[in-house]
Amino acid sequence: MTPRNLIDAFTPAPIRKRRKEARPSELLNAALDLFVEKGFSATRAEEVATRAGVSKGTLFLYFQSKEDLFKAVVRENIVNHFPAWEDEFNKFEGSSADMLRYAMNFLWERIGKTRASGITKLVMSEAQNFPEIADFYQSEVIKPGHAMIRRILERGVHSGEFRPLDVDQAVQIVIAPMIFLMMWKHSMGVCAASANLINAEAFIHMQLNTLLHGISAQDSPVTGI
Amino acid sequence: MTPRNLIDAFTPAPIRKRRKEARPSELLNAALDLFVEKGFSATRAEEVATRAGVSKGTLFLYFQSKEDLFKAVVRENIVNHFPAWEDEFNKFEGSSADMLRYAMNFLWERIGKTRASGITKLVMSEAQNFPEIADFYQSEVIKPGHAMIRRILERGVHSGEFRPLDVDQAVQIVIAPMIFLMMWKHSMGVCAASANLINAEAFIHMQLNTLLHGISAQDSPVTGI
Amino acid sequence: MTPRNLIDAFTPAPIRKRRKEARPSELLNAALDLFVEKGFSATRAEEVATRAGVSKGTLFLYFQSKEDLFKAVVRENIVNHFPAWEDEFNKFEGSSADMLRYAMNFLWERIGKTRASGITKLVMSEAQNFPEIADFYQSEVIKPGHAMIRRILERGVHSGEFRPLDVDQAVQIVIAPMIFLMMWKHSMGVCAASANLINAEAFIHMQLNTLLHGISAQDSPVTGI
Amino acid sequence: MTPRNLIDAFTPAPIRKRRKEARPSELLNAALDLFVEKGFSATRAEEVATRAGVSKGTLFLYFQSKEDLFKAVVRENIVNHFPAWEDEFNKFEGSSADMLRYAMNFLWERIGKTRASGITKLVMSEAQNFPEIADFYQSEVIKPGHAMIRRILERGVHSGEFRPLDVDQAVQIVIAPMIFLMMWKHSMGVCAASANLINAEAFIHMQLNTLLHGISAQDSPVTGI
DNA sequence: TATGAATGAGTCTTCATTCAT
DNA sequence: TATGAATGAAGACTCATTCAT
Repeated sequence: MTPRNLIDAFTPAPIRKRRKEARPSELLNAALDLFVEKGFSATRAEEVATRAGVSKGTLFLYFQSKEDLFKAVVRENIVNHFPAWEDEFNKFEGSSADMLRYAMNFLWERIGKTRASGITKLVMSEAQNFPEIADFYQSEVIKPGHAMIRRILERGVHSGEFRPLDVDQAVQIVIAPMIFLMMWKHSMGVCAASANLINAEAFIHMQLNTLLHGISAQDSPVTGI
Repeated sequence: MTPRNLIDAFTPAPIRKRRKEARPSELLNAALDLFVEKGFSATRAEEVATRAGVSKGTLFLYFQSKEDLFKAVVRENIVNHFPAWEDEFNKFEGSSADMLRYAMNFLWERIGKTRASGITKLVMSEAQNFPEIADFYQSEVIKPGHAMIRRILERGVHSGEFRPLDVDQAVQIVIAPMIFLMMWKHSMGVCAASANLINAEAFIHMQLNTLLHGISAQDSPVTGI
Repeated sequence: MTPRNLIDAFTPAPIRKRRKEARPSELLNAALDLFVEKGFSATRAEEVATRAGVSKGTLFLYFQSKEDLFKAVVRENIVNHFPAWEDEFNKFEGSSADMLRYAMNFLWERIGKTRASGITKLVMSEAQNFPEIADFYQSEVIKPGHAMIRRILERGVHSGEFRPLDVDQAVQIVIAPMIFLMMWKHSMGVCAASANLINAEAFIHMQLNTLLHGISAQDSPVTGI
Repeated sequence: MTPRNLIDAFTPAPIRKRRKEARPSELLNAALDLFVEKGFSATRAEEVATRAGVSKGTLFLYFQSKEDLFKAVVRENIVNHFPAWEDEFNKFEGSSADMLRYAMNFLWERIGKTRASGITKLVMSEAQNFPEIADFYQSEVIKPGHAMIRRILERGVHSGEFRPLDVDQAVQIVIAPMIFLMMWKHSMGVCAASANLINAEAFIHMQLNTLLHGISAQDSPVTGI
């Protein structure tokens, strides 16, 4: 994968080979869509293959089983994005309040709004049937996510911008609505009756204001509630 | 099924008959457990029957299909509780802040902590495959729930206890964490790694404090954050 | 199975029940035929079911898997017959030479000539893929069979009818042709070109004569070779 | 395939070509091992290719199908050896009894003990599914084998060394144990429980002694039984 | 009403075979 | 000639659902 990519720019691999390398991600792509849309059980292996433009058999050339595919979907989508996100994140400069705003908007723009949010829905829906995946999600997503938010809050407390607070609890207050929104988007959010019930951006905005108002050291008159 | 519930309150069936009519509720009971635990697809009809102490055939005597059973499970559990809750609720007297506290604690005690919270997990997990159920949930649970919270908030704004605010948005802020906690409890919360990550009561407490601090008319120094 | 059988004579079970009890043996029966005829892999599960007059699904109601069916076929056919054979056997009175003749004819009549011989072919053909079955066959058939023949030979040596001999070796000489004939019957014996090549009875007869001539204490002029 | 063999003896191909033509024999080699070990169905084409050090595709370059490969394996292994054996055989000088001993030891040394014995196991196991192969084996192996033994016996009868006997029957008595041993070696013989049950050499020795004792014109005191 | 034996459509998975490179 | 990615027919096995008792 590594040497190939460098060479590719100049000497495109023979089509067959290129396909071979593209297959897994094409399949993971199709699988993500379908798993998120219908759940693990209700998604047929052949459907995934067809959507990826290959035959049933090809799927099993790249993944040992449907469960294997499921796990790969989760891992792939999580592992791929996280490091890049964190890098981008650490560059931020400004007040801790702004940083928190930035973080939450960022999470929503990069995860919530994109297909990646489907992973959260998927994992939470199937956690009981795939404890291994749930644990993986816990350690690879939840934990780093918490750490990220935690750092911001501690930064604010340190600088005197935020009043002293139970940081772990506060982290939950920040993360929970994000997870909620992702779940909602891929479940109730799809149904006609609930379609426009929640405006994610506004929801995040208000949640943030409420929180910042609550934790700011000076009772700054945060409006917008 | 709905008419039965209303009638039951007044005319208890003779013991023999009640036994027979108890059968569906034993099945619904077993089904709720299993659907929540493993999801719709992964739950086998026979398992439900066995847990309810009847044979596979009997299940299909009372429910036309597994989907039918699923729908009944959701309807039954939702329809059963809500009216009683609302009644109990309207009796409350006191400040609107206390009322909100009471409401949220009540929701967690009566739904979140109990098996009923499984319904929320179930509905959100399967919403895509059962839009009909999602719509039903929306109109029978989400909407009345929102209305309930909305009334409290409006009461507070009216009385001058709360500052003027976008009530619809604020309702979301109150409801979302409840839904989040219910989902979590039945998904990630089951996994070893995430088991003790979230303390529901503390989480609700802090969320409430933050919110009340944000919306209270006087900048009362709500502590505990 | 045991109490039922006794009762059956007087109160035939309802047809459904009776079928239920008949199923396994009907399936084992069909499976024996097909496994012997085509081997394990080449036999399709549905074929077995169809021949037994039931549907595919029913087969798996009684046997967990095709392998399980295979094992049951072997066990059933071996375990069923052996004790009866041995009982019948121990009644024999007469010279040891006659007893050996009797034994070999008996084995051929009761096993070789019947479908039971197919088991031997089956086990030897599939032994590598089912070591467990091979071991089972070894301990349940080969070993008791050897013991049976051994007793006859020892009886003859004891009585002075046979000259002293390496009994273990002699047992092989008696058993091997039986096994060979059973194998042959179900393999080469089926092919046109080999159909009449071997006359089992004559073969056994000659083998016996040769052996008895060789081991008899007096050089009795055994003819017929 | 057959003409090649004849030609090969005289005109060794140039080294390059030989390499290429060796490919099929490497495949046949690998296939023999695997077919003998696991049977026809349980052997995967890819496995054969891999063991032969080529790709799956290459296998089908040389053999139209898996069945084709199977047939070639049998033909090749049978056709290859027999003529050489017969040549070597006709050179023998000595008594007919010694010749028979020589023949049987020879068969065991050259076939029984070697991988070639696997062919017998293979053919007998799969005879029903490949009648064509069974017929082929019958005419190319069994028949010539019989003829070979027959000639020895007739020689002995002619010379007065053996008493007059039903030669066809006697041939069976000679051949059957050989076939039995080959089967056994590749089936039950592989299982732990049966591993050391049969000592082939001793078995052949005793069988021979018994037979020779039975057919010798003078009641020569053949010992060793 | 209750049972549980029977069904067969539906799904995952394998593997011989093809074919573009 | 050699490769190995791709195919899809075939087969084991599951499970919701039916129905005779």
